[in-house]
Amino acid sequence: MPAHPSGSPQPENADAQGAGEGARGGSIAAVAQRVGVSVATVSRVLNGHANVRAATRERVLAEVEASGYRVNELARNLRTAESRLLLTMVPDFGNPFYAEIVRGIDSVARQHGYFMLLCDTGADAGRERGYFDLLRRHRADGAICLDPATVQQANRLMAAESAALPWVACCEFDPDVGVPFVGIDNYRAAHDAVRHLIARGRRRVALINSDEHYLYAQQRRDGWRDALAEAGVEARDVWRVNVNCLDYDAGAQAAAALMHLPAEHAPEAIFAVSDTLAVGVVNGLRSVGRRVPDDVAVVGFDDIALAARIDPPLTTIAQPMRELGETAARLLLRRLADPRASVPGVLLPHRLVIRESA
Amino acid sequence: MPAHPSGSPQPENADAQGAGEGARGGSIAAVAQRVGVSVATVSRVLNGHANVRAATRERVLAEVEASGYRVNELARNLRTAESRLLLTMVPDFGNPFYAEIVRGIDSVARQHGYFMLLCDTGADAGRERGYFDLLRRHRADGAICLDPATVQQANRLMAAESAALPWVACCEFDPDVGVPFVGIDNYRAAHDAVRHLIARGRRRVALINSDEHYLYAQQRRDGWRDALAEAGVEARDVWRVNVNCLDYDAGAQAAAALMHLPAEHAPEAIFAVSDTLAVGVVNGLRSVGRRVPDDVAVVGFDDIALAARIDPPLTTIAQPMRELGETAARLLLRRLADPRASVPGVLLPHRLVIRESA
DNA sequence: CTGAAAGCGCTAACAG
DNA sequence: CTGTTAGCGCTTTCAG
Repeated sequence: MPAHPSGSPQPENADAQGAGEGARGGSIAAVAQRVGVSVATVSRVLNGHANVRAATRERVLAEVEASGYRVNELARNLRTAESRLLLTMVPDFGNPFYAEIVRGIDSVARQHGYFMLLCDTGADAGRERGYFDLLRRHRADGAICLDPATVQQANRLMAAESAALPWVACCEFDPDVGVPFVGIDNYRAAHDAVRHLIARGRRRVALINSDEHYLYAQQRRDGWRDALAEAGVEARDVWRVNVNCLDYDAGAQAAAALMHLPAEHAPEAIFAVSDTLAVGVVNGLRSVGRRVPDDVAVVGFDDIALAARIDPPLTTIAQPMRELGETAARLLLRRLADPRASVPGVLLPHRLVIRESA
Repeated sequence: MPAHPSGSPQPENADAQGAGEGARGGSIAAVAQRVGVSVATVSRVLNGHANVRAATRERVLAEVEASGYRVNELARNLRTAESRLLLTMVPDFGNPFYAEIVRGIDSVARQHGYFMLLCDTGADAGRERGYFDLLRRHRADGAICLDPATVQQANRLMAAESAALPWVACCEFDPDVGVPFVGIDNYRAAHDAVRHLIARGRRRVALINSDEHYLYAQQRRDGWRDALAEAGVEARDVWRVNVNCLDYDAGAQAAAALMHLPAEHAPEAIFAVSDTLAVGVVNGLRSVGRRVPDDVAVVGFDDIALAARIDPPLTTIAQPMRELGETAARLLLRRLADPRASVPGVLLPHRLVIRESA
């Protein structure tokens, strides 16, 4: 890891572009000249290579310190052919679930000398291919994709090439396409949630799911369906509502809609595939006069910070968000370190957190 | 703006590093050779320069398309001496307030061909100087700082140099140091909040403020104090509590503490300087048996999405978060476009949003 | 309208 | 231990 000179506050004497000679400004050559050594030596000192005499090293360091010289990473990057940037694609970083994952990514990236390029794919959808082009154009060394839509696009549009690009899928993934991934066992998680509801005596369990175009949504639906079936309950279509957006309002609306079913079919419980949704569900239920959990039990998904703080505190499936991000970053880094190492897919454990809403 | 070839899915024939000749792989030279023109011509086509014969342009474009060539931005960046990256420093991007501002930044940055380097300063505090070094090392062309601690450090440590670096302050700022900024009038905003409480008949108004080391916190405190004074109420010290962290728990704790005051001094209202805090306050109040707003009125700050959705819906001071971010990015971009243009400080309007908590 | 050539600032062989 | 040198791949004068 390169030395990190802490510099003093003198302003650099650099002007606009350093268009002049090549000797004066802030270049490594200028430093070398002033110290009376070669650029190679300065470079070696800067990069912490061992083969420099202590005295020489000191002189270089002193000049660097005095002049406030900073390496130009643009040049270094071209030379070493790496940007030291990791691209993170997220559908919506206002969502606390993704925010926490992104934190995990950022933290391991930084530890390894990488910075994070953040792209909110929701900001301009349909640019899926464009994001991966950032890799091809060397703007980033690798990518982590948290956006299910983009993951699917990538798998579809680039079947052959996709697995060759240095990226990993996080949360949404297809084990069959050869792209490294990290996520949870969505089927089991949903199964666990519904089984808990059943254990609590609820049988008519509704599912508020996201777009079942996504694999994770399909898996959660299947978990829900099968858990119900194992209790001898048929998973009715009217109990299943799909939303395009996982926010509070969508949850409130969906809950209200569900409550319009004739009394004998009305759900006794609702399983929402995201906590933000579930919070909306709880509110929506309250606004149509239903009590939680007395009238309708609610289970969420993710275990964001807010989940424990709403009234009533939300029972939910916890995902290890931070670890999801950290693992994704580590997988990617491993792949960058050795492009032909086979990087595995990893499933992290989820956990049913029982609070008061169910 | 460079042309954006939409490419076809053929995998590139590139191998590891392109370590070979210089003619074959994915370089602009390779494309030039295959088409039978010079690299200059290819470059001109790629960058949309007008002075290329249509027929030549077509041939180049066809080859680019066929070969899946992508420009190497590492090289481009060195040559043009710009990274086309904007650094955003945020204390905590899990906080929905910052998340929304960051969205604003991202959106205008993208529109202008820049990407965003995101640094969560909370992740490793004390590195303030290091962040600005990213500018000196040409890792980013400019920076936007949303972190009050970092803004102050920068103003202090780099008094002379600071104003020379291409950065802008957002939300926390000191008009006197010559760094462009965007924010709101915190004094007036706090004043408005407290005046509203007074108009509602509350006189003992508590303030839950963040660290008054920050300018914005000082301004809000002054607004609170003066609004109280104008109503003939002395702003008592026991009504003022400072927290280090603006999250739910801090709010709940502070509220509980405030409710331990002897009945004749107990606040009839609480003004919390952030909605996340205010949500905690409402919960904390409820948990010690106080009703909102009947026993204690609550006003928050920011107007994050959650504010309207809690029970009771939160009265708050709305900040134009999105615009704050967009404006910050625009100011920065203007400064980059013309380094010696004098970029102004701008104050955006806030707004009192009256809901049910006060 | 097109080509040749000069670097951007740095790292990494390769020679001493 | 240190210096010389050759590019990384691109943009951009400067000449035709």
